[in-house]
Amino acid sequence: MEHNSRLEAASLTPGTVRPGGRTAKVRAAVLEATQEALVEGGFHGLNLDRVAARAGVGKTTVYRRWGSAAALVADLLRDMAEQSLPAADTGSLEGDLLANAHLVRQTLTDPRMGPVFQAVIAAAACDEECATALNGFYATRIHEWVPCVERAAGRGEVPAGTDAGEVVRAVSAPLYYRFAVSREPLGEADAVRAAGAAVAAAKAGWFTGN
Amino acid sequence: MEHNSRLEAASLTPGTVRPGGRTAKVRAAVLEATQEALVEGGFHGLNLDRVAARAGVGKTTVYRRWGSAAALVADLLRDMAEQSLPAADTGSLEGDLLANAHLVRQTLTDPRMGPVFQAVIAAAACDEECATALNGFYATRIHEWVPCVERAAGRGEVPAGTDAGEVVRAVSAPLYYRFAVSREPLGEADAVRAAGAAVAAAKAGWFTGN
DNA sequence: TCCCTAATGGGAAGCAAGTTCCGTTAAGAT
DNA sequence: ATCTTAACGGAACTTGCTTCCCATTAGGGA
Repeated sequence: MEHNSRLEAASLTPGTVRPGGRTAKVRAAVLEATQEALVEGGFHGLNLDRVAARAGVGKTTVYRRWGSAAALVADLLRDMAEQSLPAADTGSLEGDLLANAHLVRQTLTDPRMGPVFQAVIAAAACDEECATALNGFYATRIHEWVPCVERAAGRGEVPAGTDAGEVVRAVSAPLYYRFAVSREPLGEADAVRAAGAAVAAAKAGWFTGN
Repeated sequence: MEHNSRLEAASLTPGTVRPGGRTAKVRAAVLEATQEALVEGGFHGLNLDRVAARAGVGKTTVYRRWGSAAALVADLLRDMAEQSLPAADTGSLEGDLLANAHLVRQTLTDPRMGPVFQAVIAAAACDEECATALNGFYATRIHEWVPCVERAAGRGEVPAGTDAGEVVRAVSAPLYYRFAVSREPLGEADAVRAAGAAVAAAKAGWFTGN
C-alpha cells in the first residue's frame, strides 16, 4: 500500500522522491538555461530542445519534468519569488518609495532582467499556470515593501487605514505600464514621477481601504 | 521602368497594388478571424492555418500576406488604432478621468476584448513589430483623451504646464498593471481609485512636464 | 467591354517541433 | 557496502506547421 503510493507520487511528478543531488542540479541548470534562452529569444522563441542542450541535460528530462515552455517559465517564476531582496528604510515614505521605483526601473531596463520580465509577462498572458506564478511573484514582492508604508502610517505621513499594498502597487504600475503595455521608453524621470504621484495620492487618502 | 517598379512592389507586399474589392474583404475577414482565435486560444495558440479556415480564405493567402502570427497581430493592432472612440466631456477633470478609467476597466474585463488585449500584450512582448504597433495604438488612445486634461488646465484645475498625456497614462497604468502584470482581479473600486489618484497627483504638480 | 496580371486557393512536399521507448546512472534506504 | 528503483540520456518516431507549385479568379486600366 505504502509502496504503491510512493510509486504513484513518483510517476506523477518526477523529482519529488529524490530531490537531492543530481535532481536539484538538473533543475538549477535548466532554470538558468531557461532564463538565458528568454533573454535571447523571448517566450515565443523558447524551445525545450535547445534549453536542454544549453543546460547540458537530456531533452527527455526537460519534457518529462516540465513538459512545456509555459511550465518552465512558471517554475522559473517560483524560483525567482524565493530570491527576495530586502526593502529600503530611508526614514521617509517618499525616500523609500523612490528607492523602490528606482529599483523597479533598474530591473526593467537591465539588459538581462528586462527581457526576462518581458518574456514572463508574455508567458502569463498565454498560460494560466504562469499567470498564477506571476501573481505569486508580485504578491511576495509587494509584501516585502508593505512595511515601509506601514511605518509611514505610524509616523502620520499617510492617513490611518491606508492600504499599504495599494500604495506599493501605485509606484510600480506606471513603470510596468510603459514597459509592457504602451511600450514607451522608461527613464529615471518616470521613476521619480511614479514615486511622487503615489505619495501625493496616498496623502490625499485615495488608498484608504474600503 | 515603371512597369518593373510596379511588379517589384507587388512581389514585396501582396495587396498593395490592388487594394480594393477582394483584397480588402480578405483582410477584414482574416483580422476578424484573428481576433476570434485570440479570444479562444490566446497568442500562443494562434495558428495561421486555422485563422485562414475560419476566415474562409486559402491558407496560402494568409502565409503570403502576413507570414507569421506576430505580423497578424500587428496588423490587427493597426486596424484597432483606426477605430477610435470619442473621449468624455463631463465638465470636471475627475468626471472625465473617471469615465476613462471606467471605460478601460470595462474593456479589460469584457469577455471578448479582455483576452484580445491579453494576447496583444503577449505578442508585443514576443515581437518587435507588434511592440511598435501596440505603442502606436496607445499613442492614439492617449491622444484622444489629452483634450480633457487640457480643458482642466484651462479651468485651473491642474497646474499650468501639466503634461496631459502623463495624466492620462496615470489613470490606465494601475488598471493595466493588475490586468497584465500582477494578475489581480480588476474591480470598479480600482477604476475609481485610479482616476482619483491621478487627479490628486496632477493637482500636486507631479505631472508638470520638464 | 476586353485584356492583362495581381491576388487567391488547394494540395503535396519539407522540416522542425514535440513524443515515446528503453537502456544507463546514481540517490537513498537497509 | 549493497540493493532497489527514481531519475536521467540518447535515438528513433510522429505530428503538424510552413513553404513550394501551379491552376483559378477577379481588379482595374484601356
